[in-house]
Amino acid sequence: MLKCHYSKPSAILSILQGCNSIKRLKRIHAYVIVNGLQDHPKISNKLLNFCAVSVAGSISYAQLLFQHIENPSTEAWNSIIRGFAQGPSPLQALLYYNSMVSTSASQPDNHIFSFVLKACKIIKAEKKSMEVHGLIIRHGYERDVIVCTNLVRSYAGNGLLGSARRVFNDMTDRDLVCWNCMISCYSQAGFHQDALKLFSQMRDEKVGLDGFTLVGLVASCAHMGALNIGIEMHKIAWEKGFLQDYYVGNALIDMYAKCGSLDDALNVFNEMKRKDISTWNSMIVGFGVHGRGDEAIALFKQMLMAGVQPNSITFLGLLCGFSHQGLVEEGIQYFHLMSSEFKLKPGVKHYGCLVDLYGRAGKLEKALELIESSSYDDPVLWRTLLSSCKIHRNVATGEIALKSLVRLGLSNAGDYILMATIYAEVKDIDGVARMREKIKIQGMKTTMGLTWIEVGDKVHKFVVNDISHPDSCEIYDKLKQIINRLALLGYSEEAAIGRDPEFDLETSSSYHSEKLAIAFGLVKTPEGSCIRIMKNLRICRDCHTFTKFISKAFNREIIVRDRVRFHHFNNGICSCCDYW
DNA sequence: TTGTGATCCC
Repeated sequence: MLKCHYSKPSAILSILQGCNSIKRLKRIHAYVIVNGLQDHPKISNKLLNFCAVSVAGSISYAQLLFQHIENPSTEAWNSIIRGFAQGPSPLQALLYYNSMVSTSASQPDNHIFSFVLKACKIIKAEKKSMEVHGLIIRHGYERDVIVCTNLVRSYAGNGLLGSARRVFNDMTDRDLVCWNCMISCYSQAGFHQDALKLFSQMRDEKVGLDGFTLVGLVASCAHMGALNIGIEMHKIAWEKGFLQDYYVGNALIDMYAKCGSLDDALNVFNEMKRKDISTWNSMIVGFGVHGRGDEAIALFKQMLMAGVQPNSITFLGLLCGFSHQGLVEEGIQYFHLMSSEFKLKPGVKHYGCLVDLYGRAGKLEKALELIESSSYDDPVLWRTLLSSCKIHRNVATGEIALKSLVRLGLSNAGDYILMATIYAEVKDIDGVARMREKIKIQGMKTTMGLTWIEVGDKVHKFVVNDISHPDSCEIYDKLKQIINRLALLGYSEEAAIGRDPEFDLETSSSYHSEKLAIAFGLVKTPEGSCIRIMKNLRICRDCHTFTKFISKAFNREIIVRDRVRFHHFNNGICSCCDYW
């Protein structure tokens, strides 16, 4: 039992200060009650705060304490709302906030608004964010930079980038954190151009920058395939001394890998004095998506030697590399190693890689078996199988995969297009017609194929048959000239039906976006230099053949990043060895 | 006691 002199409030408070476990706290609480001090404001707040907020606390005990507070002060509301906002049930934070606003005499303060907004972001409570915004204004906190930064994040996290930006614009004194926050919101939402634009505004306004700024921007460069801008960022990071920051280094490795420049990724990797698990993962995943599974293994072994434990992402990188390189045996081995040796449970993504591995290698029954034996009835697994059926022209298994997607109610236009292509490959015209019909009847939208190319510091976007580019005339002239030249070397365009995934239901003849981008690249970049393009879908077979011919006829290295992997075209050959 | 960052199957 605690000694009697603890009955003084100040003594109890100082004991509470040093409390580090819920068990001890409960003993103190009992003592507080025995001495009739449970309503002492400072003591009850301290007890509540520890339970709600501390890692050693207990949110359910905090709830219990809170129930016994007669007129909770702002501090008390603060603790309970904060506790739930950062815990496993943020919805509770909103419920407490509601009852505070509607029943309590205590007023919410800047801290409470921050916690509530955090909860709104996590549980995607878009309407609530707006409502809270109203109350923030009414309580006069619309000039509080931290509250507003939370508001920006909360709006952006709910997909309301426009609202987030308006809040940002209306802020009177913006600090570096809030600029960083706006940039990372854009980056995470996929608004990469906006992130870059904001950065140039940041420079104009001489705000300065730090590692956080760079991470958001470099991630955007990675997603856009904007190598030149990424190199700029690398330079800045070097000049300002941010290269030793894990996050910056890892983002750079990822950026170089995603921009097709694996050597540069490796340079950053090697120069990082301290590497964490993500540093290794970024590099292993980089090798993986480039189809260099053997190098991924080598790095994995080095990682183990360095005493770093792999995690599930490490294995995704490895398995991804194996499937692109066709290393079936290794894939199976590492898939098992994952759980047997490293106690990691394979997730649906790992199954996805393995289905892909079997599927590409033509072992379609194995792939099917694997899906059926796994506990995942996941659309992505069936879609992966369907893609493999396309490669190997397997109608029967393809139909099983498509049926599963329909059964799950998750089939999309892309799936029918894939199946239509399989029918087309085996000259089943009725099958093709049935698939077209399904898409039409159900009014499904096809995903528009897009290709991006970076020239200088600008990223240009193309769609199929694009005529919106200011240099369109020049591009089409060049394309016709290219096609004539390639024809002499034996290239002929494949039939329209084989040209998924930009397969167009309306027009029979079309110029795929990658052809336009490559033609543009040939016009705008110096002779002999490398052309890098990026697609949102898989490259189709015709364009793949076309690009091989170009690389030879025009003596250009062409690097294509498609939705899932890289193709390095050189002298008429592709690094994927036509295995994709 | 309140705000910002990287790697992830098709």
